Amino acid sequence: MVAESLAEWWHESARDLPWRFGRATPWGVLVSEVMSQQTQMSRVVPYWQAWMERWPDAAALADASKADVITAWGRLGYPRRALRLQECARMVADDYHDDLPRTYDELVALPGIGDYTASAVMSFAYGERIAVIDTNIRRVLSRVFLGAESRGGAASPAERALANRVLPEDSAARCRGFDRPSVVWNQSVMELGAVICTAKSPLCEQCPVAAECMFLANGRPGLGERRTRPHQRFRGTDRQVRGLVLNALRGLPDGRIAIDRKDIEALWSDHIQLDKCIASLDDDGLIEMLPDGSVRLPC
DNA sequence: ATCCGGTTAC
DNA sequence: GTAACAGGAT
Repeated sequence: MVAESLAEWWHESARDLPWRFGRATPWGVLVSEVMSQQTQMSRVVPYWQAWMERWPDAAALADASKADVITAWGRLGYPRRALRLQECARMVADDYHDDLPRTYDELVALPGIGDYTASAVMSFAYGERIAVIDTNIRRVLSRVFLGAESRGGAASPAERALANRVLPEDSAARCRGFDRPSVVWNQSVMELGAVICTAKSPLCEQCPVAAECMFLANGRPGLGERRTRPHQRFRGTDRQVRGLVLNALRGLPDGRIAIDRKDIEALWSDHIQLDKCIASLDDDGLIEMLPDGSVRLPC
């Protein structure tokens, strides 16, 4: 019943994202999922389109320079994702003849691909029946079927069991991959969590499964009371400083490659923290430290 | 349990 | 100002 309501809602009002409805290759779907890790879809769309035009497949991305990859990642955030995506592309190109593997175990073994992304590719790119578990799906399933908010931290065994229990069967083999019930279920539950069943202020009056939702029936207990993740500040942290350094390097005009020590020091007054961040960026392979104290993007 | 960006929405 | 965001690696 919930599945039918959601499927109808999905076909009426799913956002027309460019990698949906069979318009992207499996590699393109994987790129969209990696870009979407902790980043809103609306911000991902233009980056994904430019990225796929420039590097249409894993082999193309594998041949790019690190500096180009980091620069093209732009302000999507968490730039280590960009390097891991290129490492992933190299493994796909070298070890799988540029053909993305089709099993969960092979996908989850790739750099930057965890449980969520591997499951999402299996479902959305290959049409396989598999429970996809992300923050949206955890919140929606917990609300609709348990009548309570999901807890922070990693997905619990109980949440995984619930996701597997309510995942529809794909009995109609005639359906095309992305029209299979399990795939529509995964996509529509996630979409509902993104646009209707949001964390802070869910739009229950617009919800297609409001009549069957235990959370709404219970009077939405503890709404917005418990975060899905531990709170992380940003201002003044290493993440902000790392971002300042990388942004300065990304913004260099053509022809200029490095930033000298004096200009680096102008980015952040606490030079102890600054040096710590430069060292960590170097460790991550996001920058290179030169003997004269200047820094540059890696080749 | 922590670290890792940057933007958006409230 | 702050929580939240299609997570992953350590």
